[in-house]
Amino acid sequence: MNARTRTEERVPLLQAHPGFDRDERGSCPMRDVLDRIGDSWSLLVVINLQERPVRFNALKRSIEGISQRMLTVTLRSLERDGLVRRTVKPTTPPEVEYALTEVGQSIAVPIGALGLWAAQNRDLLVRARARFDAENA
Amino acid sequence: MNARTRTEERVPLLQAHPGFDRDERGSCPMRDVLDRIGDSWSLLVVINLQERPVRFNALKRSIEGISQRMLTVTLRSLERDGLVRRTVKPTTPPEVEYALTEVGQSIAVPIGALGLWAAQNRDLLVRARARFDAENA
DNA sequence: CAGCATCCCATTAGATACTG
DNA sequence: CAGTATCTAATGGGATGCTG
Repeated sequence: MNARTRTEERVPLLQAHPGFDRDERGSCPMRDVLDRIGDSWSLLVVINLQERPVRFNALKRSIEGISQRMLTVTLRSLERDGLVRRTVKPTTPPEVEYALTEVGQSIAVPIGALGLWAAQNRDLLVRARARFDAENA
Repeated sequence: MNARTRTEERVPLLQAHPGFDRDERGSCPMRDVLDRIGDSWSLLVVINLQERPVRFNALKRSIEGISQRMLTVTLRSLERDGLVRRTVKPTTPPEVEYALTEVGQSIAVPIGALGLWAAQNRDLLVRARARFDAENA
């Protein structure tokens, strides 16, 4: 989301890995996709939508620490990329529901795998970090 | 990497998902790990180290667009978390090799899955984005 | 409820110059 | 080669106030 600026004039790429090579159009898919979902909140939003559609404020509550602004921005970005669908029921007060699209569901799989890894290995990282900081005192 | 500030005083969490819940220590593993490897460059660095150890400048060349500074910072952060090991051969000129640790290799798996998804679905995102922009003209 | 608009400061990261 | 140090432009993102 942030790297748009860079990306436009930098021709980013990543080489020598099957699937990560510079492609026909001359840019790296990984870099390209990372620019979209590689920010602080996108992954968490996707995970929170994985099981069922969620309304705006419910989503905001389940992702503690996210501001209204960032949730709006993130959702808009995901919608733009076709990962999330926004549905408005014209009631009063309005009821807006966000759901993963088909594509959104499919990216939720690898993201979920990463999340699982996070849950299982966090302690390792915490300890490694503590040791590193101790050694470099 | 950036969200350290937030994390310290925000008690971030994510609820109602197996593996992503607030844990015993009261914070969300996903958020926690994302703060470490969720930046623009970490994932790309990990992928580039997946197959073999790589030296500093070689790494810099394979990740087009990364600045020397950001490569240094990213590598230091990964090393701190125990995902990357730095080996210096005291020759002249110095020869510094970066390699994934055991833990680094293990995170490379889900990251690779995400990368593969990126490679396979980028076109979809590009088209979705174009359509969205067209509709909101 | 579900946003949008604005202000504004902290952080990020590129550019540049220097070193063992 | 493999960095470090410094400066600065740009960005991200919180806070706040307003709306249909």
